[in-house]
Amino acid sequence: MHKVMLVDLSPHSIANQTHSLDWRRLGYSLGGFAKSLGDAVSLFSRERFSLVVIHIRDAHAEGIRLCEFIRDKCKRMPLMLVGGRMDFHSAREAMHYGVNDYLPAPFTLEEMKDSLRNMREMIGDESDTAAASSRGDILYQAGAGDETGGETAENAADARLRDVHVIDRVKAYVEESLDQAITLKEISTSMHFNCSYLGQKFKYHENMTFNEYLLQQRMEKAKFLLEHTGLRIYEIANKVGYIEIDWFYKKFKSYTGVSANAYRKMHSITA
DNA sequence: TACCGTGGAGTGCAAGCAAG
DNA sequence: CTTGCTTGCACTCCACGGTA
Repeated sequence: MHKVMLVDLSPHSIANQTHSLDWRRLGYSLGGFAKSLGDAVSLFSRERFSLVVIHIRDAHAEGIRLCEFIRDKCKRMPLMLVGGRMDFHSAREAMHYGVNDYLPAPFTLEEMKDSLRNMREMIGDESDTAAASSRGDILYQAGAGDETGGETAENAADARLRDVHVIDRVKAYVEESLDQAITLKEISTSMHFNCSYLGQKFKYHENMTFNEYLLQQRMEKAKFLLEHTGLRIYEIANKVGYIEIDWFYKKFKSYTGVSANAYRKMHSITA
């Protein structure tokens, strides 16, 4: 039985929906409930959970902050967001913090059950979770690494913070210029870094190369535009920085497995 | 809309340098 | 010895043109 932490950041409670759910039948037990960001942080720090479900109706920013906190404390904790109507920026932030599933409003009880079943499959059985925890895949950072000593640890933390700041600036640049041709060289020049060095830093902190990140951002925006707008495919290609529609088709298919047109037919909500 | 070949541009990686 | 950064080059990416 997987222990769930349920966080309801919305003033419009989802208590009715969650009480209608047969958690046990879905393989879960409700292990904790929090009504605010502070409560959630405190609860998460005290106890261990297999899944965190966050209801964010009118609280996108708090929801994202909670995701950030949880991801910082526990790299592989399964996260599920429900409710709200995320814009592209929020969706991207959610992706950044490794949110595993997002169920936008309005959603039915059946859809929530499906998502919970999918999450359970992703989590695996309890022994897997326990093994991951004991291997250190689930990393609680509070108090960890103290054995290296105060000053060294502080310097390392400072360096990491500095790096994170640099990486954030790179990401902000990408976000602002997604509709233009972006090169790491251009960014590194503007930030007074060697481009290879910046590429290394980026890969170290993000576990993906700059190009992979750029492609991911472009493709996710393209998917969003295909789903939510009636823009022509060449217009979407331009909006995500592709001058050549041909190349956009190629990259989109390799990223999603289907052509842009087929993707729109499968997912469009404007159709 | 999709696939292929080509060549220049851009990137990642390993090695190395300098400073502490 | 470690850390922060740079350099050089092999390799990948991507624009472009052609074709179906």
